[in-house]
Formats: sequence, structure tokens, C-alpha cells
Amino acid sequence: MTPPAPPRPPAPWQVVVALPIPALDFAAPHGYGGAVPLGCRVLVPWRGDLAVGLVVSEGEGGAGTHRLREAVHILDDEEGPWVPPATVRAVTAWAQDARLPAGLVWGDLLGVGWEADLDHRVRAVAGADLGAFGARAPTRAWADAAAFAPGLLDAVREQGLLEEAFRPRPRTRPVVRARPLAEVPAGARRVTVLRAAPQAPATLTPKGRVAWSWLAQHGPQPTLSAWARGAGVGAGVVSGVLNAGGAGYALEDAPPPPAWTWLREVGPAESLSAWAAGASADGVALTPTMAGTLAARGWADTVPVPASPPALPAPEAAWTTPDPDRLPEAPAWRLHGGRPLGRFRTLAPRVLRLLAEERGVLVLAPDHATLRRAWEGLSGLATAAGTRAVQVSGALSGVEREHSWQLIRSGGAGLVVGSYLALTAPLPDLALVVVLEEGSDAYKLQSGSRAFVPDVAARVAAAHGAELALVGGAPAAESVPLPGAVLPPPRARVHVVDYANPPEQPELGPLSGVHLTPGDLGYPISHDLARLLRQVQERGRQAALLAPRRGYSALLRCPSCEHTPGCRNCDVPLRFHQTTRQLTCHQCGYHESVPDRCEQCGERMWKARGPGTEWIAAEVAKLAPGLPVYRCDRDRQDDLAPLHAGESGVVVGTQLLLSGQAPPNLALIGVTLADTWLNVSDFRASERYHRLLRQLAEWHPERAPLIVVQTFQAEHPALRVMVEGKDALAYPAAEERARQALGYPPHARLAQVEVAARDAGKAQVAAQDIFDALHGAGATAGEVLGPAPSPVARLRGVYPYHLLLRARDDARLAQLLGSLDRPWKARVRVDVNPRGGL
DNA sequence: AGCACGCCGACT
DNA sequence: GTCGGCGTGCTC
Repeated sequence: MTPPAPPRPPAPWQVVVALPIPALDFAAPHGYGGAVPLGCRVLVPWRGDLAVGLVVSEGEGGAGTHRLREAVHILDDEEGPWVPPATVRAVTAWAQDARLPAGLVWGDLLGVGWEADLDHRVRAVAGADLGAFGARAPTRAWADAAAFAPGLLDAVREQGLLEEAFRPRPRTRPVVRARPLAEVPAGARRVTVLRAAPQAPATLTPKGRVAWSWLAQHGPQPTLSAWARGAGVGAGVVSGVLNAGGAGYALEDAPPPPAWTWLREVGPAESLSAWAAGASADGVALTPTMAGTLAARGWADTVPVPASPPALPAPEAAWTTPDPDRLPEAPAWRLHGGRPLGRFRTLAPRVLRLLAEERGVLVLAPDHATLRRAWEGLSGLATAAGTRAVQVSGALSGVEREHSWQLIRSGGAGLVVGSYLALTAPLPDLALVVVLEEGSDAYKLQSGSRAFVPDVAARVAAAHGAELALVGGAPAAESVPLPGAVLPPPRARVHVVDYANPPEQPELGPLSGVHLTPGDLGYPISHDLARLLRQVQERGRQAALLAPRRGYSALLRCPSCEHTPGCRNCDVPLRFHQTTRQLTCHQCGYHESVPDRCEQCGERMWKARGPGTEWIAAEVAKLAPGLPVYRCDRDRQDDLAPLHAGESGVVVGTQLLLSGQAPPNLALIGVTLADTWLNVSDFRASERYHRLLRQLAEWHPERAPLIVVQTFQAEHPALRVMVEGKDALAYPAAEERARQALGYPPHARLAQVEVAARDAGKAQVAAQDIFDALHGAGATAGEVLGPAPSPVARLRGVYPYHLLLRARDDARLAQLLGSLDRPWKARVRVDVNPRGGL
């Protein structure tokens, strides 16, 4: 008979907080006997206070060098985990492979639930003497925790002498309301006024007498200057009357300000600025500053009101007779081509079937425009299947997102359409993850983790045993090898203006034969495009011109010495903005006015190079006078309402233009300089260019506007497939084969290691150390490229060096990254599956 | 990320 | 003598 094993202490938990640090171990709360609450949020002691954390795994245990603190409270127990355990495992494993601190990744990917609004009460445990903690320590009576210093509570807690009770508080949102008149401080309701004395003093001058009788007749005035202005005398006269006793200050009831009356009648406002905007719209003048002043004086205050569920656009009606399901049956598959509506229609039967089986479907969109279209195209399916659709995205407020999250978790919503913030949504039985436009760079998170959302989505889907569907206008080269379906391309008419091979020109001037410049075809707007713009004007139609950049020009150049003004913080040229006469860094935002003269040679003239939206818009105004020109870029977003109402005009914009709806009468789309999309040192540049052309072709939901592409590379295959009417797979398939030859994704997995320090030499040495460490760990010459100074040699004052790791698969990449897992003498960041600027 | 600790230069 | 720069390290 073996003696019974002594009771094992419960396993510690690994908990992440939303900070860029690894998960930390905590002991289970005192007396907790259940399993590790994977995916639940917990309150943990943190820096003398409490913080919300997420339980991501069972802790290592045993090897603990210090006594673990106990988690204080489990936030999600009865209603189930906040994040499904399978999702927790997938995301945490991805973070581990990418050598990223778990907290950094979770902070990025979990956008809901890091703040807990709790009713928190405390008391001393029975028999505890808290006298040593001072007079302001908890007693046996329950009391609000807010009454004690957090640090003191933590000390009592650590001693195990604190009993705590938590209750969720209903979520509220703050609104600005008009204070009841009785509550407005008397000081705000009464004003000081100048009032005429009953009798004019005898000593008054003639002008003083005039001023006195004016005041006596017109009633009290708020200020001396108002009195003087009204009486038509100087400021000296009225103060003379005041000093002589002909007038005095008095307190008087003020009428409530009109803005207060407005707020009382219309109802609470969401914010001070909303109050100002609302009142102004109704003709009650109120600036945000004035609103703030009124609130400070006590006319309005901010009160919490219960939060209401998010107002979502109503789901669109689903197709009454869904098409048969022709989609592949595979763990991962793709669907591309056609138009967005056609793709959603093809997707519908599969989504409908899964929803009807009460399983969960998650649809991820890279940007707001795609999200909106997906909602319009798919949300109705939820209603048809007897469930609900919800959104989770940054467009919703925190409280609204929490509402969506709770609804999903309770099984009340089977279809989730959202941004990357929806990736970890607690769908009870996830069956399908749809990643829309999987090649979009917008999926690359710019924040700390630099996660590429489709990568993580694939791991989440796999962990749930759910299907992964990649759906969009054109597949990424990475998707090509998957089984899939391609819809016929939308009708597209593409006209190419070939700047590299201008046709013979019959009328050449005296300089003919010296050199042929793009100017011969018309630059930056070709004669062809100009002619088409005038046609658009004559026929009352609409056009859109896509310029490669905002601002007036790419850069200024000195005509005599070729010097280009650059940014002080970053090694990039400053962009020239005509209207503000400013040079701006599009990297860090630094700006200065245009220098009078070249700092190298003293030349006073500048030459603009590389047309931006501002320049193109000015050019259109010249070439088609009278045609309304609108602009749409990050700097300036004109009101496009007249265009959407069908009026004739042309809109000049950057790619931002495509995130809006196409104008209804769109007949012409011009790409003013297509080469800009290709002249990027990034192996994905041509794929991106192809995707842009496909986006242009499907921008208008029904029409096929003429697309004019001005380029020096008229024979580029990404463009040729469009001209020849090939399908959406043709170019990516060719690209995928080319990537095989070059050893690029999908035939390799890349990671960029960024080594940065304020001192360039330090960064270089550290980069070399890392290079040596990788080779020491068995990396081959083909697997480590670099180190090289970053293409932008200096960014915001730091000097980054880059190493590129190229592994055959995820496992090998994780292995290589493993040898970076120790401290270096510079800041080291890993970017798995980097995009842009390679 | 914050925040404390710690080590060296310019000032009341 | 202190004030304050930001380099380094820690958060269970």
C-alpha cells in the first residue's frame, strides 16, 4: 500500500497584462480548487494596485525562485472564458514563434475587456489585527475599496488578511447635461452690472451728464466699455461718472445662456464638442471652448448614464434563393475575382449552412470600406439563419465593443464581421474564418506586435478546426497553392499611355531629336487623358484621378546643384505642399517653410518633381476649365456630395479615394503615374500594383469605367493581364512561380530583425553580434541576409540595421529566432512576415 | 509601456 | 551642496 500522495498545490497560472512583457506566473486565488481558467480574465496584483490580465496557460510551477502572488479575482467564470481556449493557445503559440512578449501581442489583438468596471468592497478577515497598517486600514465592516490607498490594501492583501468582494457595475457612458437651474452655482446665475445712480451728481461734466442719462434710460450695462460705446462717449468719461458716484456696480440675475436652454430642451450631449456642434447647427452660437467655460461655471455637468447597445446598420436582406455551394471543401481555400457582391453571393450558401447548424462564422476585413461592404453583403445571412450578426471594430466605442463581445460569448450572435479586433472573438463553435482581401497591407499591424493578421487568423482557424477562407479581388501569391474558386473578372476597359515609347510626333520643334521627354505625351496629364477629361465634362459625366501621393510634389530639387531638402529626423526628402508653402516629412510629420535659397549653392529657384494630388488637381483645372475638381487625400477631404448626387466633376485623390464609394456616373479612372507602385524596393510591389488595378476595375458596383494607366512600364505583366482580360488568378500564379525561383514567400518564411540604437555604430555592432549568434546556432548563408542599414537610414533619430531571416517553414523560422532570445546592446525587434520597404 | 533607481554634469 | 538629464531594469 502506497501512502496517499500529499495534496498537490494548484498549478500556477500564466497571466498576460496589456503591456509589452511576457506572461507572468500567479498562484490561484486563495481557496480556489477548480481547473486553470484558460481564456478568462482575472484581477492580479500589479505594482501595488490591481490590473486586468488574461490567463493564457498553466504556469511552469516548481522552478519558482520567489513566492508567487495570488490572483485576486476571476472576472469571467460563470459565463465562460472571455477568449476561447483554442484561440488563446493559437495566439500565444504565434507570439512564442515570433519571439514576441505575449502581452504585446494580446494587447494588440484583444481590443475588448482590459478595463473592468467593478464594485469593489473589502474588509479585514476575522480575527485579524490591522493596527500595524495605521488608522486608515480596513475593519471587519465591509467598505468601498476606493476609501483606502491601493498600496495599503495590497500590503494587507499580501499578508492574507484581506477579504474582497467584486461585483460588475453596469457599464455607463458619460454625457453632458444641462444642470437644473437650482443646482447652478449662484455666482454663475448672477452677473455684475453697472447701474445709474437715481440722481446725477452735480459735479458731472456735460459729457458725463450725457453718459449718465443714457445709462439711466437704457438700463444696466455689463461693462464700462459697453456703456461708453452705447452712450457714444470715451472710456474716460464713463469712468469719471463712476468715480463721481453717478453709477455703481450691482449684482443682477442673469438670464440663462441660450446654450444652456438648448441643452435642457434637446437633451444631453455626448461631449462638450457635440454640444457645441449641435447648438451651433440649431443657430445657437457655441464654440467648444465656450461650452467648456459654461460647464466650468456650473451650467452643465457630465453624468454617467447606462450604456446602450451599439447602433449598427440594419442587416441587409439576404438573397432569397441562395446559389448552390460550389466552394471547395478543405481546411483552407480561396475565392477571388468577380465583384464584391458576386463573391459574397458565392460565399453565402456555405455561411448560411454553417449558421443554420448553429456554428460560428468570423469575417475579417482589413479596412473600414471592406468591412462596410462585407456587412452589407453578409449580415442578412445571420437573420436568415435565425441568429444575429454583430460588428467588432475600432469604429465602435469601447462600451459598444463590449456589448458585441458579450452577445457573441452568450451565443446570441453567430456571425461576426470585424477588423483585426474581432480575431479573438468568443464565438462558441467557430467553423469558418473568412479573411477578406488577404493580401492587403492594412492587415499588417503598425503597433508593437507587427502581427500580420491573416497569419494569426490561420493559426486561430486551425486551432478550432475551422475552415479558413481567403476571399478578395485578387489572391496574394501566398494563397495561390490552395484549392479555390475564381470568378470571371468584371468587364474592364484599360487604355495604356506608354511614356517610354511615345508615338512618332509629326510636329517637332527646333530641338527635335535632342531628347524625347514625357512632355511630348503631356505630363503629368497626358494629351489622351486630357482629351478624355474634356469628354467627361462635355457629357456631364464623372472622373477620378489617382495620384501616387498627397501634397504638390514628391520633392523640391535645386536646378543648379540637384540638392533636395530632406527631413532633419529621417533620411527622406521633404514633400512640397503648394497651398501651405511648406515642406513636410511624410514619415514623421516634421515641417518647415520652403527655404529662400538652396543651402548648398545659394540658388533661389526650386524645381518640383513627382506630381502629387495638389499638382494634378491644378493641372486638371488648367486642362478642363470649368470642370469641378475635388480632392481626397489624408490632407484634404472635400465634400463629395455633389458627385454622389450625380453632378459632373472630377475627384483627384490618393488610394484613400477607393475606401469611399465610387461616384455614380463614373466614366473615367486615370492612374497618373502607375510606376510609383512598382518603384518600391519590395518584392510584393508588383502584386500590390496588380491588386490596385483589380480594385479600380471593381470599384464601381455595376459600371466598367475606362481606366487610363499612364506608365513607363506599359508591358508590365500585372498591367497586361488587365488589358487582355485575364482572370484574377493569372498574375498571382505567375508571381507565385517567380517567388519560387527567388526563394520568397510562399516558398519561404521571412522575418526581419531590426536592430536600432541612437548611436549608429552601436547598432551596427549589435547587428553583427546577432549575425554571428545566428551562424553560431547553425544558420546557413542563405538563411541570414545582412546586416544592412535600413533603407531609410535614420528614422526619428535612431539608426536601424536590418537582418533578414529566410527559413523554409514556420518551424525553422521559430528555431532561428530562438537564438535571438537573450539581451543585446541595442533595441532588437522581430517582424515576422514583414511587408513593405524590404 | 510606465515607473523607480542610479549615475554623472550645471546650477540656486 | 542639490536638480535633473536619460540609461537600465522590473513588473508575478
